[in-house]
Amino acid sequence: MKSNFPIVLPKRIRNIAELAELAGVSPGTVSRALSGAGLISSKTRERIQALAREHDFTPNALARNLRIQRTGAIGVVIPLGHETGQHISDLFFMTMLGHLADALTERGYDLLLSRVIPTNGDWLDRIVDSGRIDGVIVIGQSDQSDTLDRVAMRYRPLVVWGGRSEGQVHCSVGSNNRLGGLLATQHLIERGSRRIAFFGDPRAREIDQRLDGCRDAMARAGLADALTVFPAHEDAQPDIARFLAGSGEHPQGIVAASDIIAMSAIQALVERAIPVPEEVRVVGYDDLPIAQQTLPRLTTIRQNIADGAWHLVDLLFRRIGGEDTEAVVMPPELIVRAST
Amino acid sequence: MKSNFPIVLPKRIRNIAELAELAGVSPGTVSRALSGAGLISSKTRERIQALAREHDFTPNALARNLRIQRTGAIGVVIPLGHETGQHISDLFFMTMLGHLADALTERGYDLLLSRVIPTNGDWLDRIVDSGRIDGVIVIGQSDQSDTLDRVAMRYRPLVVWGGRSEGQVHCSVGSNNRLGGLLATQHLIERGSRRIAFFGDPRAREIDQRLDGCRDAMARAGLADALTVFPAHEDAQPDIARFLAGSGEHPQGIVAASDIIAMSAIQALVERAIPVPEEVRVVGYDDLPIAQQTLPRLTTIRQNIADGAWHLVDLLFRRIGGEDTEAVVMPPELIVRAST
DNA sequence: CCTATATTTGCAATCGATTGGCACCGTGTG
DNA sequence: CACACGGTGCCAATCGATTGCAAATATAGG
Repeated sequence: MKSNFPIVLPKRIRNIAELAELAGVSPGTVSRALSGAGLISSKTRERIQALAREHDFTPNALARNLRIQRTGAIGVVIPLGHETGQHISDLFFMTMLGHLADALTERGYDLLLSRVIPTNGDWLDRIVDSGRIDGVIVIGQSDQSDTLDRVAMRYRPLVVWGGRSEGQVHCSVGSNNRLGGLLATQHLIERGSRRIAFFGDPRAREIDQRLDGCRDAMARAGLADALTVFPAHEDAQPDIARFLAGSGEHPQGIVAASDIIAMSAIQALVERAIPVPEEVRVVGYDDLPIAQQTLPRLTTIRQNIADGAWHLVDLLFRRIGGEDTEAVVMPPELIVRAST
Repeated sequence: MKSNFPIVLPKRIRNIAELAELAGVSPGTVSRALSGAGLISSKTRERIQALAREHDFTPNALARNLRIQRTGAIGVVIPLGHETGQHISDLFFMTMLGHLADALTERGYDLLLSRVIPTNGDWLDRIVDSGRIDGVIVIGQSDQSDTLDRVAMRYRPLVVWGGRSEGQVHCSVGSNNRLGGLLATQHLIERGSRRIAFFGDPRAREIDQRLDGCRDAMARAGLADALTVFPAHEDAQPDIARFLAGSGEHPQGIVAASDIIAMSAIQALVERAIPVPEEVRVVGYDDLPIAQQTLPRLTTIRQNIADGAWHLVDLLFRRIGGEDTEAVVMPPELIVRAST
């Protein structure tokens, strides 16, 4: 047992006023001492800073933000779109989220995450008007381009990961999905595939653009009639298997709208004893880290996620600063591995 | 060109006082009308709510929180631990994050995400003392158990995903890692493997516990000497390949500390023309969604991530409510698929 | 019609930090 | 000794919403 005379703990300092009393100065002085800037002698500043450290006191961020009219937080929103039930699929979004977290942390901002299922049209308004954030990054347009455009007209610090289309109001960052679809398809054609299937749900704008590129490539090669579209989802692996079992003559090449869909397709094929890439060539999209861990390693269209995140954050802060910004369209890149 | 007499837009309402003026009542009344509860006639309440809707006015959350002394946000922290450079790997954490986002949203709380590289010991203190959050969930103990324990002693609303060990101060939720390691290893032994390798970095406590279980199983089967440990990381696929190339006689079974590591191992084996599961059996850990998309489909130890997230949130709110809570240890489950 | 009670609403203090303007201090100069 | 001046530090208003208490109004009862 220790002494009965308890050690007098430094009483926990709850606010700037208490620290001021302790230091024998006024709250205003403490504020100036802690926030660094200006009008105060370095002697008092250091004394007060030492005191603050000793009592490990941090000024209340809420109060500061209220006064300052700046929250120091950025909202990151993942709209779940049409696929209400399952939300396992968004591996790409999650990877993006990681990079965004890093980029924002680096700038001293917090990241407020929301996943929303856009049922009524005001999901984004609610977030934007919550007063908790200084700006918003939306990952993925899903089928919500109209909402995004509407809010973008009145709320400037908003940027969106996704495709750009003509007449678009909101500022987007994304890769050239048409070109990506084109590259993937051309690659398959070069390798000798003629009957080609596109696996992906074109209700999402980005996917639709990839499909456009795919169609374009087929048309250029005079194969317009040899394209099938199957609206595969990321977690609908059984559907994919069923589709491949159903179609009498299986396709010779598959353009998947994501690496995950590509994995499902390869699996369904190999389990039916159809070898990849010998009989069917498969190309994915995204180049997630796992694309290198599959068997066979996945040929895919790389979207540079780290660069994308950097651009999103950069544009957002430019907009917060009042600048007007143009959409960024990044070039996708064909990464050839073993699945084609 | 439209009329030169501009439509008089409803002037944007910035705060409760302006709305009060518009409605001809006092700010206090507006506050009561909007916050729902109590002392106000339903007539005025509805009138004011309609007015608020019309001007789409949302009361400032910051001010509310300052007054209320409650932020309505929960911090979720992912400590990146020893692996400073790469932070792509944490697919498990990301999946957990998704479930947490859902669970917190459901309770009307926001999620403030931080990824931190714990260099000095005060990373968690800074988050806890920021005054921006009502509680903290840490995903993964990494090698930071001491810090977690220290902070847990003074800050109650803190829960951690990870393993429990004796003498632990912080409240944790996790699966029984020892048992998981044991199940995986016993399964391999039953299938006939004798030389077994454990792939995973035991510096993280949870991994170490899995290794313990693995050792236990080997000892029970009288195979204590037949175990090799290789500190594989999730993104160190080349290392894994090199290890498998290096060891003269390859192992007959591999216990991987995560599904991703298992995928890398399978890939390295198959590319060296060693068939899985015929020559080497591989069992993963986590049962991430992609464990079903691999070739062969992955036998693995399932951690029920959704349940885990639910427990984390549940315990956190019980602690916020002042309750004292015990750690939760969930039973892992062996899922047998095609890789063994 | 007047009092007693119940219901609504207004007033003003409060949460905690920031900041412009003013008072005060010590020093150097005429 | 008086005055000006640059540098410190204090005072009080402010950000926007909440809430206990008191005042005002409506309703009921005698």
